[in-house]
Amino acid sequence: MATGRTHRPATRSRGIPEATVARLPLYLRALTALSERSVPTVSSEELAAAAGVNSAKLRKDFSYLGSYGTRGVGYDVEYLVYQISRELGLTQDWPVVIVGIGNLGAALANYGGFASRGFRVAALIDADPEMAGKPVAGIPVQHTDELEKIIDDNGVSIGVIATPAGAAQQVCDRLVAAGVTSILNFAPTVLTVPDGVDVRKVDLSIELQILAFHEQRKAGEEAEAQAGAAMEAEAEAAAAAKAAGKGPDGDVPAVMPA
Amino acid sequence: MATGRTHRPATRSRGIPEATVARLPLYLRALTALSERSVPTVSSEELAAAAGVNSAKLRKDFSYLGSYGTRGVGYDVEYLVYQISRELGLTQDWPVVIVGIGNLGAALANYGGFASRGFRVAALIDADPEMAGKPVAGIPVQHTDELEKIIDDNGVSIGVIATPAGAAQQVCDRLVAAGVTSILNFAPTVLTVPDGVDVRKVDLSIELQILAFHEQRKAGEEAEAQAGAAMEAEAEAAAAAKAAGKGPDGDVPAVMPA
DNA sequence: CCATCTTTGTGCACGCGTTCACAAAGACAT
DNA sequence: ATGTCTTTGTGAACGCGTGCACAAAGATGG
Repeated sequence: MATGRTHRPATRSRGIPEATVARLPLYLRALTALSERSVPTVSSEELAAAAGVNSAKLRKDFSYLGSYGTRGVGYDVEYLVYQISRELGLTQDWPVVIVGIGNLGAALANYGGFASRGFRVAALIDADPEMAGKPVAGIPVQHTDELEKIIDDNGVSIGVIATPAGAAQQVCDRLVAAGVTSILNFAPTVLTVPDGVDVRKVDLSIELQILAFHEQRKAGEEAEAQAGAAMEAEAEAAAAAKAAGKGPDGDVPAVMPA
Repeated sequence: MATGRTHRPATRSRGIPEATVARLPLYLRALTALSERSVPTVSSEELAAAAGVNSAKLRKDFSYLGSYGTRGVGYDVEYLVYQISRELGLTQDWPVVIVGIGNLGAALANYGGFASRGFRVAALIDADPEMAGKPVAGIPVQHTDELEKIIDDNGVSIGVIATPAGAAQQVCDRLVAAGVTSILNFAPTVLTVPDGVDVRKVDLSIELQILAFHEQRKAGEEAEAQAGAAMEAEAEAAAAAKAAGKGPDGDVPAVMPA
């Protein structure tokens, strides 16, 4: 039983590394843009620049899909768009349900990127009876009671959770029990799911905290450089503790707000 | 000039691996929950379960911060909350601006997780003059013209981009020019930023496509198993192409919708 | 004070992902 | 047909992250 695993580390799915799979959508987006501008072919160097990766990595990524390029010329844009779409499973339609139609859920329902690339919002689901029937993004919201029936009737295998943290695990359990095997989780909680179910999480708060870490480090380095490189690691730590209004070290700090 | 780099691969920030930094917010969340329940100490095993990771990894992660545990007992919850908060730079207040107050921007502004952990929404910015002055989440929206002044007056170093893709790079450039050095990008575009600026991206569409890949693979494996394990990789690919309504192989497919 | 038991902290090995560098392949001009 | 030039595809080396397994550390009970 995997607990909140973001990706499968064990078996490399059909030989395509997970890291490569994660980049394919990026390539696809860049290629689609080229296709719209009717660009016939593109070199690995150009496409890599457009996708924000390095060209060796891109070529290796494509090599896992097969040999779709022509040496001396590059890659056929249309053909590659199709190959990647097929590999990602976007040549078929994926019905998706969104559970939790608050601010975020509504934003997701309105997001254009959904419908445009193989995904179709099959239903919006919310626990609030007041919401039932109200249209959001042109789709009437349905009550949580209908969840199992909706999943079953529409053959939904992908669910999006945009509920408050407290409700997420329960919703997740019901989705899984009803047959959903892939979940995109926006709630700030670790979801526990049975084996065979994939969970990916999107967590605003975590991303911000990671940025804050780097931001602090940048500020620290700058201060260190200004102070004339005399500040040792110990001194820095002490200064930080002091700045936070604490004693020399080792005493219990004020509790962080929830 | 880094192009849309998500994290710095080169220098390991002050010895703490990037992978560890990305997990610290997870630990912090679990610890905060324990703190609220007034749990005094926790073992690596328990905390790891709560955070959805394995205990050896957690212990190794904490070892980068220092030796904060007590053998035979575990970790002091309050103390650890403080140490991680300090390491992540959450003991200080980070003013944040959100640019692009559409559905998503509004949802972000309303998101409680912002204010609660060291982040403060300093301003909401939108290009639409109609929006100016309207309060969203209790904060009046300001026009893009004010961007530079807002950044400067509030000492903002973290910016959130929730604009349409077309406007993202331009907004990014202005943010960076005004002094922002960390950007959280929700727009489906690769952002190009100068060295020293961190960019993290959150991309719904990409996450869904990754799930679709695994979903397709699961479906394929299932079909393979049912068919009696006689289906080879080649046969599988051919079947997929056929299901998509294509000829035997190698001919140019229909173009995907934008 | 000593023995036992729990739990941390970490050395080590392994595997994945990235990058380099180059040979093979094909287009294109002459 | 042949040579040149561009660009792909990949073998090999390296570094990071993960997980195992165990010794060291300290609490707890007698």
